[in-house]
This record gives sequence, C-alpha cells and structure tokens, in this order.
Amino acid sequence: MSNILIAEDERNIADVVKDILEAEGHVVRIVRNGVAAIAAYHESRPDMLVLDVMMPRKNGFEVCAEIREVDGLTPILFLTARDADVDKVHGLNIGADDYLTKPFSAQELVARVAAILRRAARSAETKEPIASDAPFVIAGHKVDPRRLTLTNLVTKRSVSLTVHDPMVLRVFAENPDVVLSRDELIDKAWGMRMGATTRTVDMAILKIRKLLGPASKHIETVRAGGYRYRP
Amino acid sequence: MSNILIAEDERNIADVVKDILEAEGHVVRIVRNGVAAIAAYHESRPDMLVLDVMMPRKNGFEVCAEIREVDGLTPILFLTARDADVDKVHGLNIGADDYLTKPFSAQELVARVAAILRRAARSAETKEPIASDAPFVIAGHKVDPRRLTLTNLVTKRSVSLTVHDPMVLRVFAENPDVVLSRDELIDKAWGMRMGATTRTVDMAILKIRKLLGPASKHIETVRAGGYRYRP
DNA sequence: AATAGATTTACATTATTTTTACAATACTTT
DNA sequence: AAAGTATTGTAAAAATAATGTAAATCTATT
Repeated sequence: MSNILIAEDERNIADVVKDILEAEGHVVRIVRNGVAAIAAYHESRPDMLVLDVMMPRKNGFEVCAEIREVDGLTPILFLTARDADVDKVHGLNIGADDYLTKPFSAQELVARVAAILRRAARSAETKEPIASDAPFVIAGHKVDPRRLTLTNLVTKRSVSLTVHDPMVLRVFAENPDVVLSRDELIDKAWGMRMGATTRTVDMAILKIRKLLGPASKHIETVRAGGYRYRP
Repeated sequence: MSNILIAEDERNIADVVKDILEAEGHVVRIVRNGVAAIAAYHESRPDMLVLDVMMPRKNGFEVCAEIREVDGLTPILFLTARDADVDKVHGLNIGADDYLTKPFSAQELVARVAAILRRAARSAETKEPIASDAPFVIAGHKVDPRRLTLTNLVTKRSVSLTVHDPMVLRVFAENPDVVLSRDELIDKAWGMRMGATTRTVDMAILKIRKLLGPASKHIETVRAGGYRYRP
C-alpha cells in the first residue's frame, strides 16, 4: 500500500487511473494542475507521483524538475499522449522513472507502478546523514546552511536564519518520527552537554515554529519526552 | 516573476509598459532619463532592462554601452520610434537583446519579454570564477586589480587600493549570498591558514566598507558566521 | 631609518542566546 | 469531574559572545 499523487487535468483519465490504483490497495489523491501538484507534494509527501505532461499552470516537466531539485528519490511516472514527449522523457535527464503513453491498459499501469515502487523500496533503504553544509528539506521548506535561508518550497518566500538554526533543523530532518529529548537535541545541535535543566531548546523550537509558520505542525511536542519531526 | 527596470521619458508610454509587465507578475521600476537608469541599474540590479532610445541625459545606446562594459548578461530590450534606430540596434553590436518599435501591442511586449527572460535564465546557469587579475564589479563599483582602483560606476570617482583589497573583494564577488567565515576568507583571500583567532579579517572588512561608502550595505555581517555579500 | 601598510590589542557596542518568570496546557490523582 | 501537579509556551530580562573600531604594534619595502 502506497500513497500516490496523480496530477492530471482530464477528469476521466484521472478517475480511471485512480480507480485502478485504488483497486490495487493504494491511497490516491488527484490534483488538476502543476502548481497544485507541487503544493500537494510538499504537503503529503506521497510515495510516488503520476504526472500528466500537458497541464495548466506548470506542465509535468516543470513540476518534475522543481521536485527533483529537492528530492531525487520519490519515483515519478509520466503520462503523455504525444510521442514527442516520450523522447523528452528519455532524452533530457529530467529524473523521470518511467512513462506511459495514452491510451494505456489497466494492466500496463499496474505493472509499471508495481515495478517502480519495488525499485524505490530497495533504494530507500540507504539513507545517509546530511552533509554538514549541504542544503536539505524539512517540512516543505529548503534550508540552505551556506546562505542561511529557509525557503518555502511552495510560495518560494525566504526568511533568513542565524548560524544555529540550520543545525537544529538538520537534527530533525535526519531523525524523522523519532522523539528527540532536550538533552539529545542540545548534544546534537549544540555539540555539548549541559547538566542543569534549561529552556534553551524550547526557545529554539519556538523560533523555528515561528519561521515555519503553518508548517510548524510538523514539529510536535511530546510531553515529558521532547520534540519530534513528522515529515 | 522578475525585476524589470524601464527607462523612458514619456510618462504615458512608461506607465502602459509598467501596467502590462506588472499584470504578468513582474516587479517594475521606472526612471525617466539615462543617468537615472544607470544609477538605478547599479542600485537594484534588475533582471532585465527596457530602454527608450531617445531620453534626456544619456540616450538608450549610451546607457546600454555603459552597462555592457561591466555586465554582458542582463538582457536589454530597446524601445524606439525611429526606423533609423532599428538599424543601429542591429548594426552596431551594442549588446542589445531585442527591440520593439512604437507603437507596439501588449502581446508583442509580453512575448518579447518572456522570450528574453527565458533565454537569460538558461545562460545564467554558468558562472565561472573571476580570473585572477581581471577587473570585476561588486556593489556598484568596478575593481581593477591591475591598476589597484575601485571606481564607483555611478559617480565615476575612483579610490586607490592596496594589493590585498582586490583579493578580498573578489572572494565576495565570486560568492554572492553565501556566508563566508573568517577562516574561509583568510584561506581564499590571503591564501593561508592561520591558527589563532585574529581580527585581521574584520579590519579588512572595515577598510572595504569605508571605501565602498553607502554601497557597503551590500557587505553584511553574519554574527557567529562571518560576512556575506548581497548583490 | 623612514614610511606605508598589515596585524594585533583593547575596549566599547551590539546581536543573540540563555535564563527567568509566569501563564497556559496536559496529564494524574483523588 | 475536580483539583492538583508537572510540563510546556512565551515574553522579557539578564548574560554572553561576537563585532566595530581606534590606536598601538609589527613587518616589509624603499
């Protein structure tokens, strides 16, 4: 069972694809244009994307390129009617995993999706720590430790950070879903161990939440435990 | 969305162009003569220039030539009423990217601007390091490492530099927006690594800021991080 | 030795972090 | 359910660390 995001403006095609994939046990969400696709991607972090090439506001290639800037893993399957597009999918190294030309059969779709997800599952097993100064993504925002910026990937708005902020954010990004105690956070983000009980971490969280705005819902507080990042 | 600078003395034309481009989602600034155009260019570093050929104080060609001396990339679109000017735009290799003869339609304008910006976006991706002794531009000033001069591109006033100054300035010019630590700066501008904590870099920054005058606002200090150049 | 420039020292200033304090909230116990 | 207790949210004060800058010292060049 996987979460799959479909971006397709032709309603009947979208619905057919949805029915087929749901019959396979997947959870499917549909959007009808490129901008919505990017927003939905950052919001729900699907396991796979199915993009139509021709869509209003940003076409499939543009959506793919924008997502590939921050995520090289989540598989992307293109749907296209035009043969010319097929060449592009191959030619330009857009970062597509596969494509399907309309019309296609239900079996074809199911087979491709299954194959892609199988591949993805294998490669997902290796997750490295984030290099000290490399940009990374958290809660729909890109953090650039060299430029000290936090950029909302949907609105493209940036705010500036201090040198500490990226460290705290990186600890969360590296440890999704796990509860990090204040001690652990101090240890990993500050690089030292303080004995007494302080509210330092809480203040850092407060600041981060302000910066993230609505996306701060991804930083949960775990009472008596610490904090946790939910992707 | 791009920042576009319009230099046009006829108020109604300027306003029409502004409205059209703003409707396309661009941020537009208007100036009414050539000298103001050059000043505004250095101050706000627009993504594109729209220059009327006939303007008070310096005409469009002069403005274009002056900017092209220090910036071969930012696209320039000419507006002109006289056919003779069209020949010039073609003939002299002034470094113009395109031209539009008055009167023109909104669609024409939008199409040309979109095309020019698309082209520029592609070519902007290649940024090379600045050759060791080649003159370069930073914060509205031209630095000539051979002559050891720093020239304000608006006022044309020069001050003299020591041999070190251009190196420091070049490191900033090559790394816009990124925070450079004192260690990195020492490394890159002095070419050596010093162990102890010194204030050498701070003094160099102090000097540079004095030389740059008001333009020193482009050199930000990043507390606990170092310094950063904001074009 | 004189000079110009570079580097370090020293101290005032300022930005940021940390602590404090209290209000708001969630969980426990009765 | 109510009251009590521990924990967290958050503003504001206090402490700290980092920077701006003048002046002193050092270094190399003439």
